Amino acid sequence: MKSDFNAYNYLLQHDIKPSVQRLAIINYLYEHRTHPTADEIYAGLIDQIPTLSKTTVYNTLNLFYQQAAILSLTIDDKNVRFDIDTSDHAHFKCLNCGKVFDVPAVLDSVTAIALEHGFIVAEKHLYLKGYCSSCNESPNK
Amino acid sequence: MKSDFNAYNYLLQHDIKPSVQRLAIINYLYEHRTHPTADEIYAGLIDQIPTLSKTTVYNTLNLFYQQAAILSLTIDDKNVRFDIDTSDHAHFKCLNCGKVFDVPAVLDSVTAIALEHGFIVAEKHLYLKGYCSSCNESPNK
DNA sequence: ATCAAATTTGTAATCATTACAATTTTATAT
DNA sequence: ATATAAAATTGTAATGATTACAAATTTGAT
Repeated sequence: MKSDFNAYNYLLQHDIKPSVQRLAIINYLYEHRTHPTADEIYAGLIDQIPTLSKTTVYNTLNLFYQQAAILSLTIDDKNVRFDIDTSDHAHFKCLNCGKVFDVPAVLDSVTAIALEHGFIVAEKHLYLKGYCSSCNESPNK
Repeated sequence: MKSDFNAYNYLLQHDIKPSVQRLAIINYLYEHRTHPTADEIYAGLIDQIPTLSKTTVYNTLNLFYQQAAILSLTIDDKNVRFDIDTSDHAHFKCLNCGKVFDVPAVLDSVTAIALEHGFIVAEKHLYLKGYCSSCNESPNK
């Protein structure tokens, strides 16, 4: 079963010129919905593209973000994480295992409030932190 | 007109032993609702406490955060920002001037959704990004 | 095939934050 | 008060994510 995701067209739709590196990175994000860091993406692709530079990963992710092809998450105070899903949803980070999960959420009301205050909203980030069901059942500390 | 904020009691209420440095830092946060960074707090207090160390500022802010006396904001991907207001509210960061504003918000419904997914929620952060009314009226670029 | 522009790469720099050991201050027991 | 232990503060060095930058490579257009 092959992926129905057309990385090439996805990049073109966001005015990004495709390249081997860019296609690999966007595909990685499509296949790994774990909200990976730049370093994790680099580690996941270095075998496939042995010449890959970490700078390219950072440059490319910044480009994707500027073109609104991906989200940039600051739920972690150490690293920025990335998400190919740009639809309206929230994120939950487990303080025990560190995993970041998706949580369905509608944030229209908050945008409306911001508008009432004269703010023009370009991005909305809802970050929840606590303990996921696995860690809650068998706490590791 | 003097402040009605009792920094001493505020620290005691959060099981924090008061000290000159801790009182100065919590007072700074009470008086500066700009969501300052550790570095900004240090710069704001070094004249008043010439022996102050930046490490102490970081240690103290981490202590305050652990004791739930302040919020730790990751709306900025460069620095962590701090907020003495621990009540339920959102934050808006202007992508032009960089200022971080408070926005009233109620996030109970999202907490409920997270609970349905088996998550135990300890913290909620709603970050909006865009352009504030000042920057919107006279764009700087 | 040639030249210019865009992309990628590797290395070094930046900068926020933390680690750690030494010093100073505070609290407690005698 | 004084000695002593514990806690807090300090300064310096280390860490680690990200960016700056210049060189090398690739791509695209003539």
